[in-house]
Amino acid sequence: MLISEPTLREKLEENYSHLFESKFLDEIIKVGFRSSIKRGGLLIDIGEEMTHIPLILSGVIKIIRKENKKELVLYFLEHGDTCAISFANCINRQQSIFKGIVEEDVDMVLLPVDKIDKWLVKYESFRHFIIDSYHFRLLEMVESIDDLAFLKMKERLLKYLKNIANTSNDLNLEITHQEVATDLNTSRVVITRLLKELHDEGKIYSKRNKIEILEN
DNA sequence: ACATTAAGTGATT
DNA sequence: AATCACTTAATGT
Repeated sequence: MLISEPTLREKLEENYSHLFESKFLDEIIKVGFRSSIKRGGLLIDIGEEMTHIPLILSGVIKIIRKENKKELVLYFLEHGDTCAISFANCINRQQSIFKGIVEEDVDMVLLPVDKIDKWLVKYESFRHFIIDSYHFRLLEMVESIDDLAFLKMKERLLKYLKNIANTSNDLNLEITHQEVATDLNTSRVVITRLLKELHDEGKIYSKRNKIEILEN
């Protein structure tokens, strides 16, 4: 996709103009690569090195922690977000500690590492953006830990489902019990039973490959 | 019609 | 809440 495509500036302005001055947007457009990944695609895997920092224009990315075959979903990234962890990874040439899977077709601009250092000094807005991103991700991470420690699986499940519904702006989720189980690092049987309970309580409606959120 | 994949369930730990 | 073992239902070829 060409960087000069007219929609790029519009999309950038739509998501980042309240953060970045137009002079900075010009630079982003000049050196950034427009890129897109389809649902199911891999943005980054654990152990890989990142060479670019993504600014997400649309779509959703699922951030996962993985430890010997077991997985746990930590949070989702959407338009206006960036992968905060990638900054440190880029600057220090460190390997990613997360896996990023595309949950909904992603459209993004990739910023090359070598520009990042200069921009951090040159643009206060960018500096603040990075620090804010880090802060927000830290809060999300703490929330994940809290959920893990203090919530029962049924509560975690409902929260997880609502979270997806929110980020994707759709109360109808196309997802299997197995996928949910994998994301929450539990077994399919457990999810099936809890979904049935939530269904009977009128909080959701579920059938094969489909879960609808009925309450907010 | 048959095979495959998704979901439901009782019993046990 | 996890695991096993099995059944039933939905879907693809």
